Amino acid sequence: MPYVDGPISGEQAKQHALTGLREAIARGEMAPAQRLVEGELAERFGVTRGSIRAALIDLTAEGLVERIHNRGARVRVVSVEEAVAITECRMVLEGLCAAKAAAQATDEQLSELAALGQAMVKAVADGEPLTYSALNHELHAYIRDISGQQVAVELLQRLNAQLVRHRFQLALRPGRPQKSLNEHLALIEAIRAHDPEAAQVAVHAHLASVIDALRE
Amino acid sequence: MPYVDGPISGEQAKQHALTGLREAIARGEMAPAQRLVEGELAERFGVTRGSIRAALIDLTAEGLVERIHNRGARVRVVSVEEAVAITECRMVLEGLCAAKAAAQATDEQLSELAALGQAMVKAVADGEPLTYSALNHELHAYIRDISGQQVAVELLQRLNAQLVRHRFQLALRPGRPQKSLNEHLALIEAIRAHDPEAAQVAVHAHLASVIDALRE
DNA sequence: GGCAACAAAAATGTCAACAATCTTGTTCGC
DNA sequence: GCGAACAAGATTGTTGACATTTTTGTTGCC
Repeated sequence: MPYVDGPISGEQAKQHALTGLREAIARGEMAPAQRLVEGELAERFGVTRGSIRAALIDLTAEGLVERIHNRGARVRVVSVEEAVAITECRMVLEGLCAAKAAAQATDEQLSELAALGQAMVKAVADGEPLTYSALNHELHAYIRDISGQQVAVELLQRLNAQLVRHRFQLALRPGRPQKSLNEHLALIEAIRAHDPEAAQVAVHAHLASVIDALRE
Repeated sequence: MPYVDGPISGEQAKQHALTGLREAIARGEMAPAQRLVEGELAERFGVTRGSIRAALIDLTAEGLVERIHNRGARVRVVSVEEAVAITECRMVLEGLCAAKAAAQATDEQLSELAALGQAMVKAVADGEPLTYSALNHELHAYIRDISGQQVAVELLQRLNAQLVRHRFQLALRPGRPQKSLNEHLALIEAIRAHDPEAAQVAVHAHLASVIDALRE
């Protein structure tokens, strides 16, 4: 009996295609505005065209993909102007999460935060911007986690997914990690001091600086 | 030639079903947790089952509907706890919009705001909570409009759609319109004074009061 | 050579039948 | 009478073929 299975399908297949596509877009494999042909993607992921189509519809709702009637799907390009608007929203939503995190973080979570902060210091000292960027992302995610504000967390995940390209571009800018590091350390300190007000201010300051950097 | 057209279909049909369903949910025609049977809805709206299915998928992404595999779609029920979390997010996002609106509103827009405020005063004086609720909604939408913050506006529309049931319940509570009115007038004044800080504070105060009311 | 009309190919959109799954009602054994 | 197994009906999920539309390539005319 030959092991030539046809394309898998069903819910599992759609999920596979969805995560695969999302990651491919995130790591920049798909150039912006590149056409996403259903047939090609179906073959590449070994699923049916229907699964790919369903995944593309989901990604459209997430704002990562743009679909035009009878003209297929493309990777959506996020202009600098829009990236700024998105970051403004992140500013207030992450401010909310940081304030909540500061109010209710446990001692265990606080020491985890401190550890993250030290790892970031080390990454900058070692001159490893990619490691730093990953830790950066992890820190923000952890703070969201602590906040327990499920609604804000979901909104932020959507918004962040749309910024992958800009985030990447920003991380490699010389001098940027050092500035960002100080802002993050201030944020960590505010949370460790259980000071919601200061945490919110720190987030605002940090993301205001990100907005400046976005605009070059 | 008989005028018995079958169910219409295509993009137009899906849009028709989508808006129809959204409005039906908004006006509470569909009880919470009620099953949404694809076949019934298809007949009701005169479209094919495929169009209904597509619309339900979209509404799921919008958070208005819940779909379980092989078990169909239901109107999603938003718990009080979740309504509070949603309102917290509204607080910061509408605060952002109000601040922007205060910074950049034109004279024409300011007088439109004043007119809205006076209409609200009249609605409360006349004891018409439904009119007031509609004006309330209109005011918030107009401020979002002035802000020009497209990203925040879209997020807020999503969030607001999920609150229809709670909003309705809140509007009919005795004494609530009077309190709400004062908060709105303060917000309008702050924007008219081109004071972003005060506008943001007014929004926060207003929605904090909404959260208190939600919790009863 | 350039352009418009046309033809071929590719890609997306749509549908109707079929398959899989869940729900409900009934029967049988205890 | 009660519960479990079973069968019938209802509902959703999936597929593959087909229709529509866009795109590409070609031809013929000026």
